[in-house]
Amino acid sequence: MSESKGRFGKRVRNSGSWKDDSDLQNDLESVHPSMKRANNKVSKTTTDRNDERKSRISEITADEEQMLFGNKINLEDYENNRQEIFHQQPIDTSPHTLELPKREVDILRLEVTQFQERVDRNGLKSLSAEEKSEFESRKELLHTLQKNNKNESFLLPEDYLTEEGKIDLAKKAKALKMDMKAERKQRENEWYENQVNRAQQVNQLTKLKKETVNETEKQYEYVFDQSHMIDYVPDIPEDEMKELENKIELEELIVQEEKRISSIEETKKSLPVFQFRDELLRSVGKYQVLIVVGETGSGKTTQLPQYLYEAGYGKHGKMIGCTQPRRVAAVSVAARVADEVGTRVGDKVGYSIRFDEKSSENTVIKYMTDGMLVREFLTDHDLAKYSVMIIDEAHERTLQTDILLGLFKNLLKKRPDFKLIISSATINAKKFSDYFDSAPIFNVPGRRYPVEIFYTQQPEANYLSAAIITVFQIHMSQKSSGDILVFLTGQDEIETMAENLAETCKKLEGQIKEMVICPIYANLPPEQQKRIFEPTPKNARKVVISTNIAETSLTIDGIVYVIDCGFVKENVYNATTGMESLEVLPCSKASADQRAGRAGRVGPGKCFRLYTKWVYLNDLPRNPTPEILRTDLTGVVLLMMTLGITDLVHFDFMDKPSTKTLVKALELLYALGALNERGELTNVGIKMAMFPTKPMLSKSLLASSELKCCDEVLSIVSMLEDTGSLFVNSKEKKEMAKNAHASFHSKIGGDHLTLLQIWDKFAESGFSPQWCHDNFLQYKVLQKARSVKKQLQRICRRLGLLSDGPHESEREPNTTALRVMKAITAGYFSQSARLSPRGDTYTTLSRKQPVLIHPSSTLHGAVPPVKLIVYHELVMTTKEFMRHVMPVQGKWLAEYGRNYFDKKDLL
DNA sequence: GAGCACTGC
Repeated sequence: MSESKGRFGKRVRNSGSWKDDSDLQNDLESVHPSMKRANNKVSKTTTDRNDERKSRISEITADEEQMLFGNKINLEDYENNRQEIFHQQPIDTSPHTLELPKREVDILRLEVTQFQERVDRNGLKSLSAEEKSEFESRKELLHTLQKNNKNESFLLPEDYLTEEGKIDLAKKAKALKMDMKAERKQRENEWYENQVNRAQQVNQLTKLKKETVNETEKQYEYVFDQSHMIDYVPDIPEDEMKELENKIELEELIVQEEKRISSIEETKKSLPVFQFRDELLRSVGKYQVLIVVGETGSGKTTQLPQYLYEAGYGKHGKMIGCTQPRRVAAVSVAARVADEVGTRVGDKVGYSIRFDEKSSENTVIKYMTDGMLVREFLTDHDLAKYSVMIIDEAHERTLQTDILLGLFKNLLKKRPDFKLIISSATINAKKFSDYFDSAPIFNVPGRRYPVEIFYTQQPEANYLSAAIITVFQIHMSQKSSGDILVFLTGQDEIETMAENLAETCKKLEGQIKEMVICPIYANLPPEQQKRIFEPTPKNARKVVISTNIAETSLTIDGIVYVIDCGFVKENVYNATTGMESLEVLPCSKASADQRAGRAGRVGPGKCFRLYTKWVYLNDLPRNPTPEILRTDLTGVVLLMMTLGITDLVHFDFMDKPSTKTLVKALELLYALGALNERGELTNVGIKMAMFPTKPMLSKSLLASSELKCCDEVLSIVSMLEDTGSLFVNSKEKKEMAKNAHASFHSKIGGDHLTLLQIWDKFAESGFSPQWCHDNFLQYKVLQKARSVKKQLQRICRRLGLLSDGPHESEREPNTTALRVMKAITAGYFSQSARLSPRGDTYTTLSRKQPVLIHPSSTLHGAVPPVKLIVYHELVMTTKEFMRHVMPVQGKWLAEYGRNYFDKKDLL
């Protein structure tokens, strides 16, 4: 027999072995004939009390009245006692002398409770005047008692009722806890006293019997003699006390959790998508591809994967995937769903985004960015891990979504068991359906408040001033307190408008209500971005002036009015010239509707469009141009080649990119050595595809390994990924910022070595945000570069490009700069330009195009001017500019660009 | 001597 942890086991030793409770029962009966009854009593006083305790805990929710009032008083007793106690013996209720026996307090308490119940049921009016005053006085008396005697804990209705008379569960739980603690303490005290008394008796008896009774065998026998029966009170040792306490706390948590779950269940059921659950699952079972049209607020993003999981799509080690175009969306939706499912993120529900993955073997529902899924295709061509994939927000038509759609169209033939669900807004559902061979469209209504739309009567010549006037019109004419969201195209406009509004407000001070002006755009430092989420003060109106960051990426609460200028800034890529330009273009109808929708999130809203209805109907394009039609596709082509898709010109894209763009991509890949003469992928190409960077940058990284300057090039490449907003240009401290930036300049190596300098100093500072601030650099951007570098480093190491040995450049420090520049040239030879004979402009080598060095470059205005340069990008703003330039030697271009240039070009 | 829509790997 093993050692038992039961109380009796420790106490009663028999036949040299420890007993558990059930054995003990038999033993007891055999010890003494009188034990049978006593034994029962022992049993009752221990186990039953335990049970009682347990049931008390679990009854917290089930039988509240019983629990709260310990209502064991007989009503007749009550009446009799009442006569006796209250009428025959008037009591002194002054606070200092007041002391009542427990029973009387119980009666009082019951009385108050019954009054309260009557009031709860029928209202205060149901009591007669006499009863009312009695009720009041009893209540007061009880209060006084409670105040006087803190050891006695009473639960008054006030302890758990809200002002409206409903039960406040949080309050009640707290009150209950107090009550139980007090009771436990009391029981403990009683037990202690009892034990002391018994112990004294036992001692005396022991003395008496010791002489005659065999000590070892029968030491405890007398204990079971009826006359000396011990009234057992549950012994609560330290650890068990803790356990009990934990248990009570746990129970409280469970109560809260149950509340939470029931509220989750209610919310889930109230979502529009819920009533379509079964029908949706039937359709998914029946068709391989399903287009789900669900407006915002339908709940499809959170519910659909759960429905699929409940229907068994997560079985047999397969996962349910759901892609999102944005990182924050993937993370926040995963958190939400994990909460609903009742697991922590990373367990059953996980997510996967760049630099951050939370998933495990248990993960069955996985949210991810669409770009992440594209990369996943590289390691798992058949996506064997997934049984179903949901492409959410497909109508946004991001580059990655479009690639995925193409890849899935191929995959569906290979895997008939695989299910694909495309979730889109109404506007282009048909297009998705057509693309997937007339896949059925499933409509789920959304839940949004109506938004009233207003157009201008005539076209507005200047939408900026029109927007300002409209803001004041709303502010002064609309009585309700909703906030205003203004959509403009860029930082410049936003700042201008913010200043203008602030000035006008100042002039009108005292005549109008306060206005809180919040500009918002992606490049705004995060701490300033947070301002838009601060609640609007009373009697003020918030005016958020935003780019289209607020169209999809950010949701601001409290917006009731939207002002839409009708334009967007869009990056336009010209495949022929390789030139990018940021242009202000009319936004699409889809965008305009999306913007208007932002007014209807909290209640009915209004949208003021600064253009005519005619323009909306006739001039605005239906949808924005899909990204795939307006970007460089070199990286996409390389990726798809790696996936075995060789005939890209005939690949079934939803919107086919121009042949010109594809051919240009193929040519460059050939020149970079990623493809051979027959257009087949080379080893270099395979390695390049491993990097999540533009192929030109990947090529530079490969070259840097041979040139023993991998670390330096890694830094530069990581920073080139996102250079647009590295420098902070503060208006007030323009000179200081300029000087700070100038301290990093490198005339020899151009902008690339400047970036390297910045990186090295940033690293030296210990990646300090303060250092960034002091040097007018965006911490956010450098921080991201740091993550990128870490990721690229890992890949380099995996490919054996980066040795862990001593710093490569330490061996030959003098030539480091040159080797770095050479490595960059290995990727960028195709983007080179030569100084024109007159010495004031440059001409691109590939297309003989006139271009200029961007004024932000360190090489701008260099004396003497650099003869031969490569550039990172070509941008068309006021003129054709090369941004991020670096001097090169002709022989480098000849070496790396031998498949690109005619020999005579280089002479 | 100019200027930076927004995402994502």
